[in-house]
Amino acid sequence: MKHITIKDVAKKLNCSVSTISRAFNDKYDIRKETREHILATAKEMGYSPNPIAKSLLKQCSNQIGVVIPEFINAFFPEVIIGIQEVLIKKGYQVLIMQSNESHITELENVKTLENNMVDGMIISLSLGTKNVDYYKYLISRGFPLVLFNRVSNELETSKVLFDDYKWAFFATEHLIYQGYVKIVHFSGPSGLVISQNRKNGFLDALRKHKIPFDESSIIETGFMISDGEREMEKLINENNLPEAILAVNDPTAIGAMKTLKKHGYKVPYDVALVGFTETKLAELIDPPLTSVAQPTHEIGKTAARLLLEQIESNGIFVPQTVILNGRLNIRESSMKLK
Amino acid sequence: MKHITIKDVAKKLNCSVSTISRAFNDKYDIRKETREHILATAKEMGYSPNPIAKSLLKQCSNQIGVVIPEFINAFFPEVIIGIQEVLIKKGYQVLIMQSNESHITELENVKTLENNMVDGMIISLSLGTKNVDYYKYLISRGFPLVLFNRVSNELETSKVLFDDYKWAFFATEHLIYQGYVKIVHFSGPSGLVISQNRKNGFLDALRKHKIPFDESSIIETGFMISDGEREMEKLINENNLPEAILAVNDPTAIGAMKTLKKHGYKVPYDVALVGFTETKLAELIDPPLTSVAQPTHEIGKTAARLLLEQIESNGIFVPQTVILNGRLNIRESSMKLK
DNA sequence: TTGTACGCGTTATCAC
DNA sequence: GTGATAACGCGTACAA
Repeated sequence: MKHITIKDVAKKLNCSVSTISRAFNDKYDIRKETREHILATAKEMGYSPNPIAKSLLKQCSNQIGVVIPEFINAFFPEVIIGIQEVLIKKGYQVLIMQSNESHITELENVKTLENNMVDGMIISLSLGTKNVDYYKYLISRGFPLVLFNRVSNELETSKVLFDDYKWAFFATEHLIYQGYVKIVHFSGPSGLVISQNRKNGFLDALRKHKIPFDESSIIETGFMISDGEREMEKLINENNLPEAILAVNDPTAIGAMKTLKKHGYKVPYDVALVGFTETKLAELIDPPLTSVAQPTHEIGKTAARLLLEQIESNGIFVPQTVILNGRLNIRESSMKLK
Repeated sequence: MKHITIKDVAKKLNCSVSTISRAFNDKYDIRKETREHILATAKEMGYSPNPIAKSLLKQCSNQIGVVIPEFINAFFPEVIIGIQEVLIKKGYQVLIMQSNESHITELENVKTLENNMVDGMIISLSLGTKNVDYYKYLISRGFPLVLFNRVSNELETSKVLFDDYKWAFFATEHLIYQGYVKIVHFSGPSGLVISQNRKNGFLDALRKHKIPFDESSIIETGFMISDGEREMEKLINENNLPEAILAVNDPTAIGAMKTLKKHGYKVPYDVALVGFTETKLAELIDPPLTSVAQPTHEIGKTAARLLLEQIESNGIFVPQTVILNGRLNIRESSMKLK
């Protein structure tokens, strides 16, 4: 399992390593025939320059690291497709690591990537991440970093965001316009900015339309189907069904729907549902789920572009925050049907 | 953006780099106090040994590369969770790359990972991969390699498989036992072993039960929802509806279901459906989809274990093929209801 | 046009 | 117990 190195090629061709190097880098003067001969022999021998050594020398790697919390839900994979689309064209390789919603794993991933000398990172913070000191440190050293979706207000770096407040507001208004009054929000983990924004959008919509609410109108939950199931189960047991629910994302909405169905309740007749961060599931389930669609692909592409700008800027760089637009796809689950 | 190196620490502490190295590697004689002092200062300075340099020297990296064709469908992400579970415990980092079903991207990914000196790779071949010469080359050099799901019979390396033939056979028998006779198979791309195995399972079940079939019983399609939609649309236009369809995977089954619904047909009354490689979707859609469930998590864990065995074997290693078991989850979409 | 020699950050081997 | 140095594979300034 020995790597073929530049030396092997040099030895075989009876020339110096620098000549080989020059042939590959095509920058300095070198006789055309020599070059072609070298390239041919090298190819035949299965040689290609070792990027590890190159990274060590150049202190950069043409690699970009991506760290995401999970990829069970379709959101992150779709963002990554967008990221890759932009970066691969520019000659970068994309290394993906997942933190599994753990702060510790996330930090290890970041350090691994840093040690691999990636030229920059695109990150979405894990649920467990409260402490962002290491990111502050990276930013202070000028390390190119772009955050998306799960960001921290403490970090001054480029960000790609979705206007969670606005779309939660619209989604809630949609329920209000349908005539629902007793509306509950399944909110995400309170530590996350996206959860807070969606919650505030929800509350402000209620306020605007003078819909009464109290602390029981907000039920904090997670991001998974099981979280929606659990909370719905509780509501059913307490015999305290709302008329409508705005869920923090599709999986929790779907969990709620499953549980409602299991107990014989009909969506939207007994309880109307709206999801968020639409996935393919939304239009496939029965009834089809009203949901806020995020431009996942575009989020990825934008994040990649912001990162490239920073990498190419050589230090004189002002972080930008890009807020992307979405849409509310209205389907049967939230309609007022009798 | 300058990395703090061992030299910086040595300079600060007025000692040699070897002493610092020793303090970190804790292998050679070194005074306890010296060691602790060094470690403390290093931490304070934010120094940690550069794994790139270490990789260059040791010719290995404690990193494992994973290359998958896509992660839009939930199958691959779930496998990766299993892979990580095993490898992280053993101190390996997992680098994930996706080929986007392209042979060229896949090959680039593999070479990138190889150049990063990963200690081994776990790969599922892309749709586009017909030529496996590079893998043959890697294997011939003793590079640790494990394939799963999308494998090639030409490659002599460890593999983790699912008994596609058997479960396609069972799934088809299930349809036959329900009383369906005119059964069609939406098969996967014919270049893939899994497609062939599922197709053969399907055909042999028909043969066993003396169900007539001809070339129109097999319709070659892709792996995406859109593929199922397209083929179903054709069947409807040709006014040539089968009684039941065994789809090569859930997305194609779901695509077929969508199209049937759109045209006002009822599943399973007009056409019964069975999927394969069950995803969460299966039980969420309406009607719930009968599907063959694969042990995704276990596939990942097994692949990781086989890879570790090979890495730790130091060359004297016989490739193993592990075939994992699944189950047929019978739901409404395939029942004979009147 | 080509070769020599150094440095990137480590660790291992040898002296001391 | 500690320091000097070669080596890993490469790119490049400088010498030839």
